[in-house]
Amino acid sequence: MIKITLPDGTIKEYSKGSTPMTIAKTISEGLARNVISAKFNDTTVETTTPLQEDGSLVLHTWGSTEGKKTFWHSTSHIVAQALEELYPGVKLTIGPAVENGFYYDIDLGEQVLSENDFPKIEKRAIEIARGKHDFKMRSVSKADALALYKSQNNEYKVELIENLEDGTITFCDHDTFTDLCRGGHIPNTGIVKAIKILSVAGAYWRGDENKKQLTRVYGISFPKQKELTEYLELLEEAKKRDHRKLGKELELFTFSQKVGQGLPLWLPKGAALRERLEQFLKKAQKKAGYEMVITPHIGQKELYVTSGHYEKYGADSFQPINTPKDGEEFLLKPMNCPHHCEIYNNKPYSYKDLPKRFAEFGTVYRYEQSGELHGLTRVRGFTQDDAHIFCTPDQVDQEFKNVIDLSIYVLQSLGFDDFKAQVSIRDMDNPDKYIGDVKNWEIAEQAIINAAEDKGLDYVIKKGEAAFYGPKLDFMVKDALGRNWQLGTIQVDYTLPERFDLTYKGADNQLHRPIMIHRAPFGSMERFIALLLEHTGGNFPLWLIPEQAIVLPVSEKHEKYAEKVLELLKNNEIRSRVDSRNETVGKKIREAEMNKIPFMLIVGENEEEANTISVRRHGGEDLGAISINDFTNLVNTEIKSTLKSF
RNA sequence: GCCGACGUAGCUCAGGGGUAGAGCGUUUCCUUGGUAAGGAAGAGGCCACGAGUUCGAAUCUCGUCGUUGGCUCCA
Repeated sequence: MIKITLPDGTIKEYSKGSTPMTIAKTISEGLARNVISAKFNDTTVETTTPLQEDGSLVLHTWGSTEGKKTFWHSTSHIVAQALEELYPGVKLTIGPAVENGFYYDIDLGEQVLSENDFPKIEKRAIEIARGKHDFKMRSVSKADALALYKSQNNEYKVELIENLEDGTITFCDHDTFTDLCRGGHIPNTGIVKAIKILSVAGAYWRGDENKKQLTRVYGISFPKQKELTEYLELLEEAKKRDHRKLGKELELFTFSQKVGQGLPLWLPKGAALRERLEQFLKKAQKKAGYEMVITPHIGQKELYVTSGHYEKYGADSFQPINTPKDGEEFLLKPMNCPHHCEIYNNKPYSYKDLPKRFAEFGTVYRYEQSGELHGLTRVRGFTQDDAHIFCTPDQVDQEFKNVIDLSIYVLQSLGFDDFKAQVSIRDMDNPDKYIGDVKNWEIAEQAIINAAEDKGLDYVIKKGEAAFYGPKLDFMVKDALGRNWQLGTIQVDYTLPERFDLTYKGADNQLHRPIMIHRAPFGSMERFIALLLEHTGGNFPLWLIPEQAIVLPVSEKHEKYAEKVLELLKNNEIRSRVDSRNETVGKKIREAEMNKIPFMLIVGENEEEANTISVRRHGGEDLGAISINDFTNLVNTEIKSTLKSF
């Protein structure tokens, strides 16, 4: 007998060789029907794996993340079988589950896969699923495994197997299909009722752009057809919140081929919104002791050679600007920090002067790869809400924590409650990627982790994601389609002060190196506004939205009164205009609704007589006829309640 | 940069070897309207750009540019 500990803490005895499935049956028939994967002593096992020893068992159904992952990974086997049948001679590689679905990477040889091929792949895959084939794991010796894939000329699987220990190699079979796989499958293919191929893309083998590009087939699957339909509807809804679509509809920004790829043009409404965001942060930063500075858009190439940016990114950047005078070279600035270092160098500092906090909305230019450009989230010219804090070693902790507070204040003021923090540290296996003293890296990494802990941030540590000059703490937010983007960032840097020979005089009358903290709570104005658009669906907070109210005269007869109302609104700094077009009120309301204007102020005979306005909120709520004074108070109260000061 | 898809009026899109269509928007006129589309008429396109095939190309082929889903990259 073996003792099995269940998640609720109960320990039950089962005969040796019981499987998760048979154990599930003893708990309840319903559970047995729904269990699709299992973890034994924290290792993923099949539901049919005989358990030989005491241990803890967790059973997963579709309702759990683990269950979904197993379900999707299993579907990748089914899709791989379909691909293998439909495209003879393809070489299989890997097929993991991802956050929403799964993918399978295959080498198609000369063959090309496009969207037109999806239906036939889906059709064959679902046929296979309906065959209710059991997923069966079996152990294979390293020699046999290698022999199989060598006979198929599958160099990918051979490479994978060569990195595995003999005795740990398993294959998974279902129907006529066999695949090298470490396991974790649903009991049989029949549980998969709906399969959708979502997209096809190139993906480098092992994520290395120097290796061969494979064809990656993305898909998703569900235990019920209805769930697939709902998922696809969700995707459609998400597309409506795409910032590129909303930015166009709300006339916030545009791009022009004549200006250039990835160079956003801010339209009046977008520029006004951005200006307001900047004012909001400037106010908070003033309280937090920052001083604004202004630096030019270009700098001598030498400046970036000194900072190390040129060596690291020079070849892939906008190339140097030459001047009529020989030998002079300037770079469009890709970073503000070197300029700020020189501002620091303008005069000597005592330890009593520190920290110095220099802030600037600095526009930088980076030659991002063309395939990377994406709306406003990845552009070639953008404005950072940048600042550099120069402080003594014993001020770093406090300064870092203060910046975390400011970043959280910014995110929460704009309704981002679901951000994640990411601590990016070095990849020790790749020391060439970084500059600076190892000891300082250790201090800086630890300081960031301590600060994240101290502030109770929900954070993950990512190895190899650090900047080349130092570790960082980033605030990550998801877009409408679930893609992660870095917004705010805080970085500790011991290197640039060294390179720019920054000093301050300590209490000991000796010169010391300050430590630099790079930080940007928004990150880039462009990306931040893009994410804000997707989060709010264009319904920005009242204090930020370009147009707060629109006055809608019922007919031309009431235009004069409408103008009078508008003037009063403007006197009260409420951003508004009159829709005096020769249209019906219904039409004007419809358009104001579509333009997401928070308040529609209808004025006609009744209002003119009583000196009021009839207020309709975006969405349809009728606030009735009130005085302009009451309306102004309403707007101001609402703004005060949503916009707390730092 | 790489792989796949796409590019038709200001916007959203249909069409497709014989010289261009709808809805919305815009303009003019009629209408003077009460909480999500009042009516009529008109203007508006070198069908991204460049080559090629063809009697003829917006349509087919190739290339370029741009957009897009991924990969790689992200100071």
